[in-house]
Amino acid sequence: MKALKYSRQRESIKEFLADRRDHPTADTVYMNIRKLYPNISLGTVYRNLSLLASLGEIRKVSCGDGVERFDPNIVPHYHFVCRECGCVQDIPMEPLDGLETMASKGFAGAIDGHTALFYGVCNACRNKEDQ
Amino acid sequence: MKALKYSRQRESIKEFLADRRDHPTADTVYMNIRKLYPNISLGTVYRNLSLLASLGEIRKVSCGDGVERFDPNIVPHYHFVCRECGCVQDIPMEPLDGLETMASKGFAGAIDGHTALFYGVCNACRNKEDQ
DNA sequence: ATTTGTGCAAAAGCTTTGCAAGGAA
DNA sequence: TTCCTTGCAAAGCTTTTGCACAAAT
Repeated sequence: MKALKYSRQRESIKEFLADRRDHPTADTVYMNIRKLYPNISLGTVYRNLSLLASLGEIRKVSCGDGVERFDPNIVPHYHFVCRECGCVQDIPMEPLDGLETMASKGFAGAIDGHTALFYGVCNACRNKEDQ
Repeated sequence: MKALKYSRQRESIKEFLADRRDHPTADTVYMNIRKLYPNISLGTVYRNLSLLASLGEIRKVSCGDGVERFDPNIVPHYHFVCRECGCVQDIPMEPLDGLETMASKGFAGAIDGHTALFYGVCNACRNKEDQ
């Protein structure tokens, strides 16, 4: 395997992501990093996000809207997706232990992980509707 | 709203999907329907799959591989995704009742649905490795 | 000096859409 | 006739990639 060299672009992507709880898309990352490094390219953002994800430093999250999101929290957890605004939030709940064993019953294959997505309308959207 | 008119293309898409347990992609549907209607276009396939999904006759399934899949089974259920070949299978397990209530605890928003994806290696792939 | 990372632009996938022609009601 | 659906092609979006140059070791 190849050695990893320092890059301030990668570093700033990591730092930017670390503070975010909203699971930004590659484009959001790009738009924000550009404030600091106006010449950074979208390709570089994608390359680094992929790299960081494969290193296990961040996590790629698919929420079914055709765009990948990135999460600095690598501890297993569930997500909520708002049907109206599409925002993604963490669910304050421990992942169910033993769910994989349960799912394995009568299933032809070896299960070793799971994710869950919850759907609904976020509070911000509900407040808007009330008015 | 607009009235729905019969189309043999849509009908054949529905029939094709009805027999499948493997959650085909739009392209797979297209390739297969073409055997019957060689002039059908990919756009028509996409339009009808979207329409059928919005009518609730089929279900769009996102499995995190950047491609949408389509499922004739509209009853809520969980899916398994093979890490090696990417195949998608149904999990023989009832969706957990009360999971949404559990997830709602301490969460800012109204939850009214959920999906779950299980990961692992399917039997077909495991058998290949053994040899 | 060597090897990795970047910026730019082009290309690649998947999906959607505009439009004129065809088909159902 | 009226309105829906189709085929075709173009466009849209997100993501990946080739390449020459820049930066790190």
